[in-house]
Amino acid sequence: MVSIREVARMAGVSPATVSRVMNGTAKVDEEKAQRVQKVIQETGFKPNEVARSLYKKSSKIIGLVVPNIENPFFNQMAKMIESEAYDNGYRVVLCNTNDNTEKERINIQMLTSMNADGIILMTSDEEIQPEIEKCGIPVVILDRQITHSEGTVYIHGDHYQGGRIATEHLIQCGCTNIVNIKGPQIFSSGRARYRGYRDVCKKYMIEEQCLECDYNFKDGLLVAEEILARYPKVDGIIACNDMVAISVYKVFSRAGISIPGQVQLLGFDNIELSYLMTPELTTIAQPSWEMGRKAMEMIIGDINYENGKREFTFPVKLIQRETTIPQE
Amino acid sequence: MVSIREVARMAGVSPATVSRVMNGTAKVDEEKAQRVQKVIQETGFKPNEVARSLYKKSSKIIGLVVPNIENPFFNQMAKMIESEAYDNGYRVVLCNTNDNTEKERINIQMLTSMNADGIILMTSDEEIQPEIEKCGIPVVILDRQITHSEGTVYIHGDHYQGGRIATEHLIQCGCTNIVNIKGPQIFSSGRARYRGYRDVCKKYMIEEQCLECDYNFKDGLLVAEEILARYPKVDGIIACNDMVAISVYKVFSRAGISIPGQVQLLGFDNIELSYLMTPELTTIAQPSWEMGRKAMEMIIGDINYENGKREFTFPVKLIQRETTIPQE
DNA sequence: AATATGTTTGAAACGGGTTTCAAATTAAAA
DNA sequence: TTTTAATTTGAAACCCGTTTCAAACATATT
Repeated sequence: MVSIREVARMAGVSPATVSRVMNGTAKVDEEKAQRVQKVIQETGFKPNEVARSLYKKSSKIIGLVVPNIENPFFNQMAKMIESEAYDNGYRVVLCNTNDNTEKERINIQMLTSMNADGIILMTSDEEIQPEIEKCGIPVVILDRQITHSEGTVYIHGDHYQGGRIATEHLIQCGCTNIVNIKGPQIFSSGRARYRGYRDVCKKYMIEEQCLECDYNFKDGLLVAEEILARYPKVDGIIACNDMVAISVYKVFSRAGISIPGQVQLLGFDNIELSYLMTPELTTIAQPSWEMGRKAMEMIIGDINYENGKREFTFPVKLIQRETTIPQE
Repeated sequence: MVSIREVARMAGVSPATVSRVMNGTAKVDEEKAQRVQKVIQETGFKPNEVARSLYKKSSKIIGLVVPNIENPFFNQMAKMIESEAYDNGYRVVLCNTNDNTEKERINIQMLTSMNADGIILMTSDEEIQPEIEKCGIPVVILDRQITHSEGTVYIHGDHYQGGRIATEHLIQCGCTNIVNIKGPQIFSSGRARYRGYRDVCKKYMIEEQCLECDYNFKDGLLVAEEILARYPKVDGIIACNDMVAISVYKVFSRAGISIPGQVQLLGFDNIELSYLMTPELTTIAQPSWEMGRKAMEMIIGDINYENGKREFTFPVKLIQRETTIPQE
């Protein structure tokens, strides 16, 4: 691999001049520039990004820390962020924490010491706060929320409205016996959606019926069995996310209960799976594309922490598909 | 952010000594080592990975280039590779090419100039060959295959056997009218599976019935409609992958055809979706975990190109679930 | 006590692209 | 033509952790 000094020697100029030709940072004599270009062509010289970033203290790398890359919600988000980053000349380093705080901490340190230009966090452990504050690079917390800290940007969907819309929709579908599968209450999303549900129940004088469930398929299976046992009269289920809704569908259809015939069902997140499955799942969608864009924008555009907004709530919307049937 | 010189100054030693304490590369006087450790503790000093990698010419970064991170097969693989890499002290830079050769080329160049220690490619464009050869870092081609080139490692499942097993299984399930949805024949996986199917057809003197389909949901929908129209007597379908199998399921169940009652169905890849859906999909699985592991192993263990094996074919296996019913 | 052997240690060079600063060259003004 | 201003250019410093190499110190041998 040729270096800039090598190129300079071959073109009969100084390394500084080569650098200037490459980056257009200063005027260079046309004839010399030509020579440099020619040598670059011939040698296939590509500047060493590591050397560059050592001096510039910018690596053109964005760290994206997710709890689980296999989870469709996260990888969908990751794809958008990656694509947005790419278009702006940034690379994305994807880090998978597997819901492990220690791994999360190490990843943040690693990203810091590799001069990442920013970090997008989709995890939520409160303990990570100090790490964020001392890392000294822009951090955006996506989808989740922890205690606010100076210089951090929060981007998330309007989960409270999501909870309301879901509940209202099921009522509008004629359900009178709605069971709400709450998401983990340690997550802001879980709490906000629950509040939405609760407030709508109050509005219609409906009694709350809740269970709590982790955001994954396996736990969804368990909770679905529990509903089957404890709420025989259920006719509407709000699952805490699409994955859990899929579990519910499986358990209920195995038990011979038709969805949406006997029980109507809806989830959150609008993951790809929700329209791949048959019947297609009604769900509440976040504008994940816009959210990903905003996250990138907050990182690569100079974030003005002083005056700028630090929290962005994006509207959610109902995607009505086949697991619910609204009445006229 | 403190530097090693700062730490050295505070501890009253030279930067070299601090480096030695951190890395254990040489004996250091116990008392001095203590002082250094203490300063590191107090300042929270973390060595700058960029500077380190500039000298060492190793960044502890592995590049993983995939055509589409949203595709479950790839993100499942990515998760394994990431986790395996992490355990070995490596980070993964995930690059999404969106099936775009130009993006693929740029990504490889980028990874080269950021001193990546290796690249795992899950794309297959023949045009990329020269890029691979000149990048000068170990490259592993996963799941796909292009014209062999010196110093590249190939890892893939035994797609030919996969094709055979799938066809034999459907026959064993009593199907007499099997339609094979071939994968794109530009991919080695598509070609090998087709050969497997063809050979089994010959063995049982069955006439071939094929259509070709891209490895995605949308194209799957189209092809499924075509089967419905062209092969009314079909009673068994080999989909080129699970995603397409899911399309087939949707189209057929919409048309009132029961699976596996009237038509038996099977896919390839054993993506998460295949057991999430109801009914659960019979599929041919590759040992993706082992394959990911092997890919990492080939990169981080010194690859001995001279003597070592350069191609690894992993056995596949049938995962019989609910869309096929074997007869006694 | 003197020489030989072994161990610690820090100054300096290194990796490679970027930028500063002053020197050299060119253009413009007097 | 000379002086002044503007432009181009390269040497050297910089970023920061690592490693080499020789000096300094400690221990062992004769």
